[in-house]
Amino acid sequence: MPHQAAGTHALSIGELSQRSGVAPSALHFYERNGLITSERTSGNQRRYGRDMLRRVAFIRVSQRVGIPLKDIRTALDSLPEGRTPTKRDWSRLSRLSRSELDARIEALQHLRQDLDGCIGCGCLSLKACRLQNPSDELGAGGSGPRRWEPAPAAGNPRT
Amino acid sequence: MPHQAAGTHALSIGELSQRSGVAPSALHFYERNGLITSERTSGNQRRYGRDMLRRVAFIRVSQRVGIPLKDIRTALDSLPEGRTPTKRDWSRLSRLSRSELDARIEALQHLRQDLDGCIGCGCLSLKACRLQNPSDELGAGGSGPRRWEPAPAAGNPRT
DNA sequence: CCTTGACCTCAACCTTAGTTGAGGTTTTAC
DNA sequence: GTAAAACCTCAACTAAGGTTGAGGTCAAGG
Repeated sequence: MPHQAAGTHALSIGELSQRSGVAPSALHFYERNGLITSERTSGNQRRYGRDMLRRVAFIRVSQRVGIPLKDIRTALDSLPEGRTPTKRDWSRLSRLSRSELDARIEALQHLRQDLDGCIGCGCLSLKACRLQNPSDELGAGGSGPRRWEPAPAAGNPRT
Repeated sequence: MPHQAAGTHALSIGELSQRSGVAPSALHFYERNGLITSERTSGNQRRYGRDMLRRVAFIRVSQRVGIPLKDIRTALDSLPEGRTPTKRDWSRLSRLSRSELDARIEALQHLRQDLDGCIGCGCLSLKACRLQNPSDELGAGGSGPRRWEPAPAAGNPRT
């Protein structure tokens, strides 16, 4: 590692990996999927601008909230291309992310209320239990089954 | 469908599917994985006891909270085998599920606080931002990357 | 009886979010 | 100047949570 003024040079993938805590293979993956970008050295090695640290941080945080990568990508695509994003850019993005978070918390709280009801009535039965046919959405929620809640469009259910 | 006293006969897979809102293929899957069980008719068709409705309901609710199926299975394994579970059995299970839920809500609230801090300071940077090195756990949480937080054991990281 | 819809099994496929390994090149350090 | 560590690409694999389809059987109504 070239010892420099520390804080100015572009990052190799190993450095970005160490500082972000994300495995190099995952960074490759993010790059393949357009979540991060890099320049290349004359020898074809990746060099990341320091703003990528923030980008990866944002990805991490968003994932923690349960947002799928393609949605995170969409969000990141709203950052300016060409110039390094400013504080304002990031702040806007974070605010968006925060409302996702708010929505998820609210959804979970609803869910808990419903569960309380179920325990209260001792049921957890299908009829009369809102948990079974929830009106609220858990948003982009988690890794559950693909089509539990949406009950397709109209017409013939479950062909 | 044989019209009976409605509420007494065992359920075919189609009936269970309709009443629970879970696709037959998913019910097969749950059965293969020991989450639900069935008897068979002389002609090898599945017949589900009515308590399976409740079981499937429990699975659905738990998944909505983000618990992976194998953990749900473990929870269900604590139900009595042989006899139909009583209200008390279910109530206990629901209470367990509720504390999972509480934990997740709390974790998300922490996360939101941190994000507020980040917006406040305009950073979302790596150093000094707890979101990057969170001390709280999201539990069984979501579909994120496999090994972000745990930073394996000791010794050589990322071999 | 016989047709039609519901059901059976088994194998293959899908998506998300990566990891692992082979085979080869670049950088860095001594 | 050379050896080791880091990096490159590409393909194949993993895991969860299912879906889809082929090929065949069961059951209920007319």
